[in-house]
Amino acid sequence: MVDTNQSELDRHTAAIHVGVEVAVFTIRDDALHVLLARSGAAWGLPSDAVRPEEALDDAARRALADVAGPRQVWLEQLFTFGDVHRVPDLRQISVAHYALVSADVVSDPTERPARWWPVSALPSLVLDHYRIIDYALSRLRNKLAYTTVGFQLLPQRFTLGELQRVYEVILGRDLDKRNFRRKVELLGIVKPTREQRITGTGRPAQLYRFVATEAPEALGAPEPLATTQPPVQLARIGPVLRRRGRVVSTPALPGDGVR
Amino acid sequence: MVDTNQSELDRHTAAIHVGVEVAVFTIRDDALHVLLARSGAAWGLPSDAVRPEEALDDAARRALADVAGPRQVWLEQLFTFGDVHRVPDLRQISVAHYALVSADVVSDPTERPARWWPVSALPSLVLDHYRIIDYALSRLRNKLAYTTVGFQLLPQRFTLGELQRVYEVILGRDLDKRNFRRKVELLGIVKPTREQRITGTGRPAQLYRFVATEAPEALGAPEPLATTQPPVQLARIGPVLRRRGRVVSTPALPGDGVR
DNA sequence: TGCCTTTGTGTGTGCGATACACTATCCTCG
DNA sequence: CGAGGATAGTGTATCGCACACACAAAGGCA
Repeated sequence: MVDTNQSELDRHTAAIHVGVEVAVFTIRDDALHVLLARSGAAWGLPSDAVRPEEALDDAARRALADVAGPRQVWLEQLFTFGDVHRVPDLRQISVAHYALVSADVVSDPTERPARWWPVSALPSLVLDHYRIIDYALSRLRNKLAYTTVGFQLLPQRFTLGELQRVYEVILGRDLDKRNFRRKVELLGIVKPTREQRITGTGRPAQLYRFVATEAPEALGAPEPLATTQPPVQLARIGPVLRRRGRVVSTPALPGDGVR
Repeated sequence: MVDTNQSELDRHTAAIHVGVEVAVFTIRDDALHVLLARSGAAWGLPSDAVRPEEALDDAARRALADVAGPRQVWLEQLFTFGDVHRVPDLRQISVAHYALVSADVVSDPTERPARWWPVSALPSLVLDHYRIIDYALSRLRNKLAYTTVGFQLLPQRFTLGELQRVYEVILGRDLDKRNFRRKVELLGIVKPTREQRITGTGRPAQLYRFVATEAPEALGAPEPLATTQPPVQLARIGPVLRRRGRVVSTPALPGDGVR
């Protein structure tokens, strides 16, 4: 495939390295956590170079192989950074992603020195990784309102209380139980199973499973180009139910303020 | 380009070409138009290779140099395509953008055989360019609701009628005049100038100019990573005013349906 | 001066988001 | 085995915003 324009193309692009970075989220102990890998003195998002015969999202999934299988994460492209001087002394382009994993399928990171950090208390991060996490969080919070991405953070069967906690943890505020349940009910996106119970204390809770609903009309935002399709799109859960509740999260940054 | 003795990074990335593609929109004759360049038998979005010492959005602006200066377009990154087989026989990564230009600053395309096409009647397009346009349009329609991007398609001074027409043309439906004006008024995003008039017929219209408002609370969606910052973000114009009106646009595709 | 064209203006209705408190059911421990 | 603690589960009233809708005002032109 030697094409006559080859040399010209090479001259323009051969020196550009392409990589991926991924902000993976999961929920642990009622708090949103993100996976970070040690990178010198600081910490950084899982990242990797894109291989010649590999799609971008495959590269992103590969960067997460440490904690979850490729089919166990929900992945979406965020933004591509192409600033000339982002990485000193190297012309690099980096495609940032974010991902969601249910806590019940993650394995503890083994290969590299990596660990889960609560987004409300992050360590020092390399490059602009704080900004990426921040951006991923806004995106996630927004999507929570008009899609069903939230279910990606739950196991197959879950209680409405757990579902509500997902929303609260991500949005950083308490939601009203009755309003939340009514809304979920009305959307018809969950279906009760026969099973009950779970926790050792208190009244047993009904277990539900997620059920894909046909988009109730041209609601919500189109999403033709997600790297992976969310199992369902277009079911509006938000504009959400407010309440004075505690003001939590919104990642507090360690060093100084980006943004 | 088989070079076995490269460093690891090079081996992984040296063969990947990086380019940009841009869907530029403007409004002509009360219809939304997109710029297309001839590409063989079909048409395609303006595109170009990214140069070694050039940021992505600079490359995108360069691809538009034909019709507008770099400072005259509002530009935002859309999505990065990294499919292995998107372009036959070439491993290429392409960063798609969309852009808005006010009709009063565009010059007619000269360099290449290119022209403006109404999005409601596009010709045959190469690759997945139809899909990119479609995606750009959804993004634009969404952003119209919670930002003030719409003003990018208008000159410095404009009438409320013109502003409304921008919204109608993009959303593809008629809006109610009174509701629209009340909303705009209430948002405080325009300010009347002393001037009036414009058209030769009918009652003269007040001329307004756009005025940046402080974000009225944590409304709307955060947008920390736009390639270019929109002059203002965070002023909600939509959830918009419906009306039975004609069902226009939503780009009708010539060949067969993508999506 | 009359007609055409475009600008500009106010009110009523309905739905959805929000606020809010008590009963039911299980477990555990004395 | 009864009491207390913990969590699950349930219904109503208010309010603001989106939407529908029609006529007067001001200029140009024949």
